Amino acid sequence: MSVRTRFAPSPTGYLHIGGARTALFSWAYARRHGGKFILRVEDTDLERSTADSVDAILEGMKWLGLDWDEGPFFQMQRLARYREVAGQLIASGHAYYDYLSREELEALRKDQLARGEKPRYDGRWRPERVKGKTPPKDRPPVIRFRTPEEGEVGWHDLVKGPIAFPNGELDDLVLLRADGVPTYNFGVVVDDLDMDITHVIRGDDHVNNTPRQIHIFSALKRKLPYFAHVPMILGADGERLSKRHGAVSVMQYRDEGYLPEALVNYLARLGWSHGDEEMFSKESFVSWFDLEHVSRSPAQFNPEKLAWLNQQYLKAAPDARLASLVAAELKSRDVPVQNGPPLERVIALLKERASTIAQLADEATLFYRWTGEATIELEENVSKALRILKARLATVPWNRAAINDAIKEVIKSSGLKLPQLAMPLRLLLTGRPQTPSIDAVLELLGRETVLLRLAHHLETD
RNA sequence: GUUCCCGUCGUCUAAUGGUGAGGACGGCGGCCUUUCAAGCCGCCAAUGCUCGGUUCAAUUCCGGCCGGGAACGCCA
Repeated sequence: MSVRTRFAPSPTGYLHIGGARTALFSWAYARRHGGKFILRVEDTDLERSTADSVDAILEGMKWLGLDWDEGPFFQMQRLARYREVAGQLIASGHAYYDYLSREELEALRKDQLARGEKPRYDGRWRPERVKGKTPPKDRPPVIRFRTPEEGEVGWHDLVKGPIAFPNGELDDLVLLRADGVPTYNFGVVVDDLDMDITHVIRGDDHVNNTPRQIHIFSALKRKLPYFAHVPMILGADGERLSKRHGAVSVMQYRDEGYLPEALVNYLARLGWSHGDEEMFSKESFVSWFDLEHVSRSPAQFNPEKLAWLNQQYLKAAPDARLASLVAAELKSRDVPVQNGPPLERVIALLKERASTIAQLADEATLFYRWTGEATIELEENVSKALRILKARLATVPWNRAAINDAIKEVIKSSGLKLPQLAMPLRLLLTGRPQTPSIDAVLELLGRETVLLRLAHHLETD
């Protein structure tokens, strides 16, 4: 049987880092084995699900290049099917109608908690206990699963190894609400069955749901899929990832100037490894990916390492591609590029110096926007040397080597050391103490701009 | 509280019943240099436990302890 995996987000927000990695692993497993990757939207939480979230999640997946073969399927469009399966379970004695109201349930929990017990449904509407009891008239029942009370459930997790739970820990979970909307554990099972999912790869936080789901699979007399629970991603402080950790949304990384392949590489490497490999293509990742090398313990998200990886990818990316990304960024900042040097050449000069597109745009700005401010006082001899240089630059052939020669000559004739001239020159021309080689900057800036900016400072001395 | 999961440098991880416990990020230092980067080189740094057991040998296997996390909903 060929592999079929799925990603099943609930549309209650954007695609976050943790979900993205789960999706990535699930996707990679399918691709690795020539199987299918299915996208299913678990939108049964009517209160919190939104169409915007669906769009945001799909957008995030597309940006990361996690393409799916089937779907997106929506659970809310499959209601009839859940009802049908719930009916089967009632017929076979594995489920029953429960008429307990929410208020009564709430009270029950409170009592149990007060007595120091684990809060759970007490099974009062179980078929074996209801004889003589008549269902309340106008209260629509929910359908509950009749969980085995003895023994234990276990499975061999493809990441974590053997796991088992005592059945006594589990209570009778609601399968179908009164309005016919399935609960999570039921929807998942019906869908994984109907969609022929062979490998359920999901977050660690579902380990506790798995025994309940296994019971439903068994009651339906169906073969279990393989389960693989991947550990969670923690914030850099070791706490659960949340907004206060800065960027948790995948799209935020795009907006901050990360390349999708860098994020994918980083995520792949977080909680999974292939020997000493740190930087690898998506193709390599797919060809190497396996569940055995997925870590069993949670991993902390490390922004510095992501930044480093992004820088590596930036350095390797074609100038034209970076230019269009930087152009978009500059446009959003209202930095005009049309009258300056070609952006691609600027990028070529700068791309080793930035770890994000945003930083690249910061650096590039010096070629397109100039404030004219330079808060330095020039020594008389430096000022004089700059005037001489300015005169030379007016006539010298405009290329890096010739510019460099001109600078060297002026240094020689004025008796200055190179930094003594280069630093003020850099500051006057760009307003910044740090830039790439000054001759390269001059060349790109262009003769006209250089002379203009120099004149601005030297005339006002 | 109950159940379940987890525990190698600060972080991501490799490896192993016998090792100098390896790599990467980071940090520190050096080289290069026209500044800042980049690059190259070097250094720092770990098997949670003064616990028990198995073994000739345990960081590795078993147990205990400690620590962290998750779940316990008519949320997913």
